Amino acid sequence: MATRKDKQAEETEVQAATGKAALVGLRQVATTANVSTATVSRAINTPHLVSPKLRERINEAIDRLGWVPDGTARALATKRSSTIGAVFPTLTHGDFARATTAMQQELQERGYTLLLACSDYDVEQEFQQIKKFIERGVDGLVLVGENHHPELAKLLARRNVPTINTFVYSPETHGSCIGPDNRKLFFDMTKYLIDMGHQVFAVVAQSVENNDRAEARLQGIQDALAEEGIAVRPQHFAIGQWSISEGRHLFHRVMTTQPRPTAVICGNPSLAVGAYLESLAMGLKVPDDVSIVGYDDIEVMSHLPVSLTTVRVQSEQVGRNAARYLVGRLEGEDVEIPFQCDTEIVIRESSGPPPAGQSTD
Amino acid sequence: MATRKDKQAEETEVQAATGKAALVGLRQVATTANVSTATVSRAINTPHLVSPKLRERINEAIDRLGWVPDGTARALATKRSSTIGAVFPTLTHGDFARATTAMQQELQERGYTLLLACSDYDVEQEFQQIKKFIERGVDGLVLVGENHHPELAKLLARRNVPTINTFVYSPETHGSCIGPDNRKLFFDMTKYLIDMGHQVFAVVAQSVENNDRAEARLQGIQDALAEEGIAVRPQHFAIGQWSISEGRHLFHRVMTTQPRPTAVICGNPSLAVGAYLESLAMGLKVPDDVSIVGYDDIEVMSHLPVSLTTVRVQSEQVGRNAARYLVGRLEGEDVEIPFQCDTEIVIRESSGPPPAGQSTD
DNA sequence: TTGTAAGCGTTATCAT
DNA sequence: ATGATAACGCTTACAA
Repeated sequence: MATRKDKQAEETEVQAATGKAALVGLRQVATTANVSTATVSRAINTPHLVSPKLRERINEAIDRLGWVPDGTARALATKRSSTIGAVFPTLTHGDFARATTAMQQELQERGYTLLLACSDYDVEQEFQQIKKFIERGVDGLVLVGENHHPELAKLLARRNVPTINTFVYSPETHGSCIGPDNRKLFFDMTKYLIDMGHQVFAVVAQSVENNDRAEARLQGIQDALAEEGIAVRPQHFAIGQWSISEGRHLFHRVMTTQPRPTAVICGNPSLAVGAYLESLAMGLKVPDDVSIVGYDDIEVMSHLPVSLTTVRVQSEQVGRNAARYLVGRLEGEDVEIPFQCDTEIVIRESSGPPPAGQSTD
Repeated sequence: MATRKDKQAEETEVQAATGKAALVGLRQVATTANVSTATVSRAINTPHLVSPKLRERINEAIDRLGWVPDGTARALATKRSSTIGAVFPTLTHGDFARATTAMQQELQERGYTLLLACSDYDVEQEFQQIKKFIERGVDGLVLVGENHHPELAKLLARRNVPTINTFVYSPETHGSCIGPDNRKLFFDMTKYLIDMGHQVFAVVAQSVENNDRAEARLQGIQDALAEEGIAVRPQHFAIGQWSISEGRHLFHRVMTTQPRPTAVICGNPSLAVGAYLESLAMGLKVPDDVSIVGYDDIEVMSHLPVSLTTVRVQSEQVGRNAARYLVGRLEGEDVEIPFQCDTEIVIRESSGPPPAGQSTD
């Protein structure tokens, strides 16, 4: 007791001397409540180990002093930061934004905080951001896709940071992933179009550079077509940016070639909307002249004059379960993984049989 | 020197005993490079204070051991976390997503990391999230709007956390804000419609609950109208959610009242797109039968069959400058504040003079 | 149930 | 230019 009082007196003197109001810390709370620092720590971390009497006194002191515990000190002492880092390619695409929101919410409910960075589809940048996150002491990592920096695996292993790859599902190649089976999704979509009689397909998609999801989707299309002995002709294969204007541009391009495609498969929602809007501008009838299908069900798709057939991916589910998995692992629960998220091909008005006379070749 | 070697030996023994490979720390690097911990610290933080010779040796050791500095320890020692917290209402609205992306990028360039949370337009939740961030030791805070928890100011003052309110500009009431002048924006937009002869206005907007930006925009409309002695009739005032389907719904409602509005002002891009799409469904001609204007220039607006007049806000600028301001303050530079971001009324095809015979009353 | 005191991995103040 | 060492604010054996 004497020691504690002396310490406090000393501190007060120092404050007076420096004129600098030392921020209240756990120590101040302890002195005020007349207990040891250990007891205060217990009172907030394991309350059941502290007598109600003291707990009361301590809480009073905390309120009075307005103490906010120092997370960095706690992290240093416990070697746990209760922090999860996520590196996404961008936030301006609806699926990632939705996943991030859901993830953050789930993390928060479990007492974790989200660190966020955007790699802009750049592996090198992603690696730097991950390194930074590890420096910051994140307890886990959420990434997108499976193509990362060659050094990454080593780094993660050395620091033993649990990681989950999102928006992919390929259990045969990797362990912890969660998302749709991109290849299968587009395989099925293509199959659906084939079954309606389409033979001449065009693909309007974004660059697959550093984007294994987009690549897998392309593969799905090709695989389905290959089963029928068809292939996308070079002039029907249009790769560009992620934007509506690009969608218009590329759609226009593929639709002014010979033979004219009867089905246009778009790799993302902006391209699909762009394609449809261009069809309007070109005076084409959808789906009578041409079928258009997309990826990711953004709201506008179902409200256009001709609603768009597309693939719906439960991005919220991806984000939420990524968080759940990581936190679960950290807390010692065992969570099922890999996890394939719900997907659905939403058939709307923009897809139908090919124009008569072109359904066979 | 003897001391150092002893310590290392001791540690090695412990490792062998526990079988637990202690993670390499600055101390290991020091021993390996045969220098003191202080020198290692200097070598990475203030390299110019260390002789090239030692610097070299130290870097070698770092590489060999694959040392990653511990940010939490550093934060504890320096009382700076190089971390900024941002609490946004949501990420699924384009403007916030864009701002977040730009902010994160700017922070990263300055060596800071972003903590992110979404309050879902809930003041209480926002407050809890901010508290959490302060516990985590953020050096600064980015918030949206000016309406926060009553306790917030006190908390921020006590912990002395620099904060900036974004997406608002009202220097007369508060200090650090950055964004558009929401009231003026809609004042001007309304003025523009008035000048074309419109007299019967409808408003389709989202709820203003916990959203001072939306409220200010509404105020702008009313102020402009008041100057002409007009007011929005109750049946022309439609408040709802943020979605395209809601926009359709509300547009339909206001357009089936008497007198029929000649101009519909929408409070956000989804509502505007919904309104336009519903006008198509209703067989209304835009802008001949009715003018539609919106807020925030999302890409689809310029590509619809009738392109939409709207307000463009440089959200990236908001995010980027919020980061700049905070970091600047922390680094002792002085940054101009408040900052009004660039805005522009983008006049497209969806707005024009009112139908003949209705331009005067 | 409560207290004592030794860390946690850095930085920063002194000396040298 | 470099080294010894005391913080930083908390947690957690170990004691009592």
